[in-house]
Amino acid sequence: MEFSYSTALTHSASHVMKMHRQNVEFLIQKYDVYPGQPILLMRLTENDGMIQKELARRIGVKPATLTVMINRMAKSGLVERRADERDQRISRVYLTDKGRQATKHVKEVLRVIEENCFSGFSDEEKDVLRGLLDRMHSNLQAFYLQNTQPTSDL
Amino acid sequence: MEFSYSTALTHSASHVMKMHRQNVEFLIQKYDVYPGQPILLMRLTENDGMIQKELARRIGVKPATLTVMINRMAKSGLVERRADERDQRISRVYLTDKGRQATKHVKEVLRVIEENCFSGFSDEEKDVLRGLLDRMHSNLQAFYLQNTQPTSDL
DNA sequence: CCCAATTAGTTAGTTTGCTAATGAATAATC
DNA sequence: GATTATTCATTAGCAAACTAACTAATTGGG
Repeated sequence: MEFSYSTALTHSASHVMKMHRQNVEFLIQKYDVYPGQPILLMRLTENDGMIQKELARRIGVKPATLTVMINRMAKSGLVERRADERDQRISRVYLTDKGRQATKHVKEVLRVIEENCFSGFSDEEKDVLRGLLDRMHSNLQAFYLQNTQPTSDL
Repeated sequence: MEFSYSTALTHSASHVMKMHRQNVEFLIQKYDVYPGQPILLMRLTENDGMIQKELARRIGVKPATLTVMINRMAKSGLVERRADERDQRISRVYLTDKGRQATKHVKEVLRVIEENCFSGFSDEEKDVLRGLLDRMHSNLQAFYLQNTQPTSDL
């Protein structure tokens, strides 16, 4: 009963998500959108004008990473930065018209990929999958905290 | 019935895998192993002395990417390159003693994370998950081929 | 009120992924 | 057998993620 990474479920899952990423990448490139940007565009559509720190938190990325992403997207005209009136440390990020256009396309791409990914899946199967994923996430998060935050010993 | 990425299953799955990566990263750093290297180490353990092209294919990475990874791992002493005798274009990659040591630790880390990730899962649930993941992968691969390889129109 | 602490964002340097272009060695063809 | 084509690997340049160290602005305490 030796552990072999080749047969590990997380390995299969990585593989699936890599394939997913490749699909996204291939289908968005024609809209001048890069692989890391779709999620950011989606968040901005839901909530335009967020401050960078909050935006970074929501897309699950460090502020330093976001700075660089925003620089690139500002250069290519998808978003723009505007300083906050009352607090000059803060800069808020807004979609441009071009950004809103691109977002529509990207959203459609994501929808189509999702549809194809789960083609042949029943609603019950999707519910089961969601449940399993949630449990995996809880388990992994608990394990992470347990490792990083030393036990506040009894 | 609008599509929203926040509620998409693939979004949840990305999230789970990101958490998984964070766990791996945190637990291997003490062995001087970087995030991309575990899978490479595992493959080399199974099959030492592969040529770079084949190794790249197996870990799902482009040859150019592998070149850079091997450079770093050779520098840190985990692997070594040896030229093939009969074909001077080819270079084969071997684990060093240090590499074998590191691999043992990494394998244990991956095993423990896997164990924790699926703690509370029954064997049936794991089987179900594997089945769902396989179907997702087939679907995504088919969709990718369909998009990239233009239909050899009837 | 002024200096210290906190907070937001940026910059620099690293790893990992990619593509495209190049170099070197082998295989195939005329 | 010399030239062409193919194959393996590398290099260069870009995107995306990180950490650590920094700057600049605001807030708080003495």
